[in-house]
Amino acid sequence: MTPQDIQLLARRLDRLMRRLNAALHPRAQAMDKEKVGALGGMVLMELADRGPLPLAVLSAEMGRDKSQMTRLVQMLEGKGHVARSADAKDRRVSLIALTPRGEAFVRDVEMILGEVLEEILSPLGEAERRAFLANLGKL
Amino acid sequence: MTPQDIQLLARRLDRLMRRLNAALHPRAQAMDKEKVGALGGMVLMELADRGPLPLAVLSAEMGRDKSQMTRLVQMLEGKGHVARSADAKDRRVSLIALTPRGEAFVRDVEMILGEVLEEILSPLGEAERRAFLANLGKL
DNA sequence: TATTGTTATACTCTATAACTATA
DNA sequence: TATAGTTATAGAGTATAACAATA
Repeated sequence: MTPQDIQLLARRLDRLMRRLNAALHPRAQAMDKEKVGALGGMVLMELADRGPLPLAVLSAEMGRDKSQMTRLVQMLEGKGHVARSADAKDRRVSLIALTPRGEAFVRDVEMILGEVLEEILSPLGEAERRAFLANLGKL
Repeated sequence: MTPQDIQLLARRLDRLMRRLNAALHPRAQAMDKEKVGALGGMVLMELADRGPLPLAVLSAEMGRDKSQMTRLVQMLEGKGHVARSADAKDRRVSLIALTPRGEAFVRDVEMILGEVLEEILSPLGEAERRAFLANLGKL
């Protein structure tokens, strides 16, 4: 890895993330209506994937502080995408689950994110995409 | 691309960027001393690579608003990494150039960023790294 | 009129620390 | 004592709009 490679890698990663953000913002009418943000969308997808989870698990999985997760969940709850229920075994934890409205919304999110990723990944062939995703998984 | 693939890709990209940030912050004593931030480091590398540039070019290349670039350059100027000179041909533009101090610092930045990327990329073999960088370049 | 760069302002994302209620 | 979650607050990073100087 030469200094040029290093700079290239940093720049390309930065650009990719900014392209993703830029593509999601204006395009995602359905997401913008709801204004859940990128992290909000990821939390909803995580819940769709794994079922009800405690807040501490969510914050660990997403790599964000639990205080941030508290506010995020409150926001999602306020918009009706998520509901909480007490955990019978440990009364400190409240389980966070998708509502039917949240389930419908998360399908929109996945569809829109899918279109945007499809567009961004379009320069790569099928094999290259798989290799890219696999390499990303190892990192 | 199934919904699972989409979610995976989003999550993995998010994690990679957060790992990069997390690895840079505490580790980079030399960078932390100067507190130029990630974007500041990238601007210095860009200047090291391409020589003096107008602010408008910098803001376009880095994909950030020019008002943000104004403040960033003022900060770098205050720390002595960068100096401005008037453009003889167009008196509206002021060219931004590395100072000798900035040149020395940018080598530190590249070294530290190199170590961090080396560590993060360590799960990939040489061929995989090249493929990853190449695929990133196509996006 | 259009463009370079500046200032002022506000909004989002994030981390830290102090707190509560349970365990 | 330790853990789950909350609140308050502060700091980055970013975008928008209004502006001055030059083209």
